[in-house]
Amino acid sequence: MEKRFDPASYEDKWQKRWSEEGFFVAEAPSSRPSFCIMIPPPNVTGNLHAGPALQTTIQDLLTRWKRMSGYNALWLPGTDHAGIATQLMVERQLIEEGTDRQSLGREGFLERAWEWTDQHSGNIRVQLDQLGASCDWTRERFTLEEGLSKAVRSAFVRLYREGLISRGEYMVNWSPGLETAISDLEVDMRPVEGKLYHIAYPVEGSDERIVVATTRPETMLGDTAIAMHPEDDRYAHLRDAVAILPLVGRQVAFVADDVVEREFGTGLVKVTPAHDLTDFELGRRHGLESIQVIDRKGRMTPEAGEQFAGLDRFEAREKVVQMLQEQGYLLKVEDYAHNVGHCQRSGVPIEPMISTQWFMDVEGMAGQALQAVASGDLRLIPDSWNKTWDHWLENIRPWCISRQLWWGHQIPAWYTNSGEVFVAASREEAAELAGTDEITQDPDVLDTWFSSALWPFSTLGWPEETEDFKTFYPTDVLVTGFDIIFFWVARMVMTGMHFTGKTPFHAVHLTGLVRDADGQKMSKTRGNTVDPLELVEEYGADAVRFTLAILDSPGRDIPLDPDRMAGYRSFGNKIWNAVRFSLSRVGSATVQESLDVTELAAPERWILSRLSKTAAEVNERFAEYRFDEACQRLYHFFWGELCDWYIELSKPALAGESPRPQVGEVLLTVLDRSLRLLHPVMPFLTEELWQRLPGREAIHPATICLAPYPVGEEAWRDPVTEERMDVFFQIVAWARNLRAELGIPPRDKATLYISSESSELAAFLGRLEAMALPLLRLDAVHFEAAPDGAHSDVVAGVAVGLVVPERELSLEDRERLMAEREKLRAQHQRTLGLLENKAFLAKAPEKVVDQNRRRLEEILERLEILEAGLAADEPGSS
RNA sequence: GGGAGGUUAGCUCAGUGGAAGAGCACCUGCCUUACACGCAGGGGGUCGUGGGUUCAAAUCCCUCACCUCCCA
Repeated sequence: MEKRFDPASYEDKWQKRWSEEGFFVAEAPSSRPSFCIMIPPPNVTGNLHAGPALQTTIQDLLTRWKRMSGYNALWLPGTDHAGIATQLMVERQLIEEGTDRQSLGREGFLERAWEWTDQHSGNIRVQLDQLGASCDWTRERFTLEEGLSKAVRSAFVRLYREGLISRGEYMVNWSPGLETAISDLEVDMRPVEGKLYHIAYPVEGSDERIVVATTRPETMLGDTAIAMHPEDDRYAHLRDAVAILPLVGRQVAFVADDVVEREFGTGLVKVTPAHDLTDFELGRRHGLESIQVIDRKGRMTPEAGEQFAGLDRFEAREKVVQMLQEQGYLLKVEDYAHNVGHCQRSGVPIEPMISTQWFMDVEGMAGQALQAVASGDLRLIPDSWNKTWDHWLENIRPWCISRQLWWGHQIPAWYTNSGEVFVAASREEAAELAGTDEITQDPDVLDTWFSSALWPFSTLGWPEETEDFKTFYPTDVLVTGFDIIFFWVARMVMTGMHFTGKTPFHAVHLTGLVRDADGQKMSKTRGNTVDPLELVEEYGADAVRFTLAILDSPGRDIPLDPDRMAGYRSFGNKIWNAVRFSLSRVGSATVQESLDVTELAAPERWILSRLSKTAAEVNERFAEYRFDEACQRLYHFFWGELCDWYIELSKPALAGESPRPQVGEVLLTVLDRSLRLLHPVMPFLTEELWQRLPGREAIHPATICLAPYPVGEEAWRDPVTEERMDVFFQIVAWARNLRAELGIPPRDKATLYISSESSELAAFLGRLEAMALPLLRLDAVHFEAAPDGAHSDVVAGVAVGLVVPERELSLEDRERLMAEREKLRAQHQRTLGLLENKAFLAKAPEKVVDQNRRRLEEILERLEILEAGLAADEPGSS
């Protein structure tokens, strides 16, 4: 074996073999319990970024763990057609070619979009493979494929017939950048340093001029009223008056409505029903006319007046302001910071606009989703999201599901020449309903998230009652970023419960955001994005996975630090070398399925006990989605216990210097189980090494992927041995520390004295003599009181002494000892104070009191020895 | 304006009532034939502020400060 591990030399090989052998193909039906995760489908033409790499790791970890634990585990992969994102990419390509989608026409454009999709669709799989994802690719899905499109049409028709989807004219968030309506969620509120314009409107038939304040003066061209608060006495006299719109000359009435804030500006506001949501609703209440002065591209319409028509809305603003100024209507301009809705995708300010769109009434479904979390049927992890969940669902508004795009599921609604609408799963059905063939399909497509909302069941064949659906629905857990909790998670829960009566999963593990090493959000503009595949190339997939998993603490973002990753790459190397060492020393020993611990010596019993404890804890932690803690325990066990202690202790036995029974078998058996424990996090390395363990083929399947996940052997647990070994370790650490502090060169030998009042413990330590010698470079260990002149102390209740080559205590040594004395004296004071405190003695549990009594005894003993040592070595005393 | 989270060693973070932890970084010694992506040892923290509950608080409660994010 190579001295250093080289992930690149085996990762591809194993991914290929796993896939060829079909290890990840799930059964339906199955006699085994099912476990299912649906991948959050990445954009079909996209790349896997850091966030999805984290989620991929967690999903794979869970799937592999469950698969090894005997479940019929399915991790279903797939991609999303990503309506707007993909359409934009294709359009950009067209522009580069000097054409555009309009000139290509719908059919031609879709052809190009499919071409683009087909070209890129394999990309995601390549990336998932490189991360070691154990997806069942025989079940791969795409949101725009025929099967899922059928589910989309079916869901749409059903909701329409239930009255939950309808078409109507309403105020929507219009993106002039994309020239489509978008949903509330696709609008970002951004702070803008704007202006507040105070404009005078003359009152007809009087000299009075009233004043309104607005941040959008260009919309005054579409004003159809002035509003005041009904109880605002200042303007009561204007109730029946009429104002004259400057520049336009139109008469506008005054209306009273309690949405008007008396404190804002002058307490009078202009009303533009066609371009503001509040004004729109106000207009409906008061039967006001709507005048659309801004068009789909954000330009002024002819309705805005001759001199404005065709101007961009922001140019129009300047011109309106300038003209108001010239004509003496502009009274004041103030700086005004406020939040303005922007199109998330194109970045341009949203234009509220009245438009005919399809809406989904989600209020009832939201109630079900609220109930699901409240009742515990659905767990959000971490549960700090519960409040956010509730708040959003309680205030939910109808979902605008139509988009003026071409790439997506075309709305299954057809219109007759007279404008009558027929919603049906197919054109034929619609024609039948309409009683005519002269029908035209609605040109709009559905919001991408509409098909995503059906993902957990549409991928399993819904609306058909397929074997897959029966076997895997509802799924178990969803792993995704919190940023799409409403876009996606809530909507899946709503539609899932509506259509299937069940929550589509029982738990949602919401991961934090992956940030760069400095904690900065990754973004293209910052240029600090990290390509997970570059990391895989540099550190190996297992190290990337381990890093992501161990950093995934609930509710916390993940800073991706290359140093950290290098550290876990070293862990891989450590594992490699532990196996390399073992294979070279175990002779003909083989991996055992079980071991009888009663015949084993203390180090063997100890490591098996620790292994069992670790296995039990790791299973527990996984079950609670605490991958960070599980990984920490694995790391600590393998490196801190197996490598640092057990392998070191096994060396004399394996070198034949001091034979102990079954050391090779124990070592191999521990490695077998350790590798299996680590496999869900580090699949490649563990498979590569596990395949080399002699004897594993006799008791296990051909791949570690399907080998049983260790749960911890009760019979191997041995707390007494653990406790005693711990005393031994403490003594070794003490002696090592002393050697280092005294500067005893490694080549110089020393003699250790150990004397314990407990005869069992003394006997136990006595049996470890052979192992202590090389660990500490000792000549001998004597089980008796240390002679005068030895460096003595008390460690874990055991009197110990070390005799080292003649050497005078230096000034530094004395200082160190004196500092130690100060520390002990302080501890003495504190512990004594505690034990003299009557309240403590009366109220603290017996266990804690005892603990402190023992502590005090040991402190006193150590102080005595230390004082003696200092006195004996007093300069000039000898 | 409402809500969530954070404030613990130089950095990034674990740690929900009984003597402050990890990884990395740093310092000192070691190439001890598994591993220098290593071994051994070490330094370093009034656990944001102020109060309260308790025999005992990083941990529970309240105040304030600062940081991040979400919603309006």
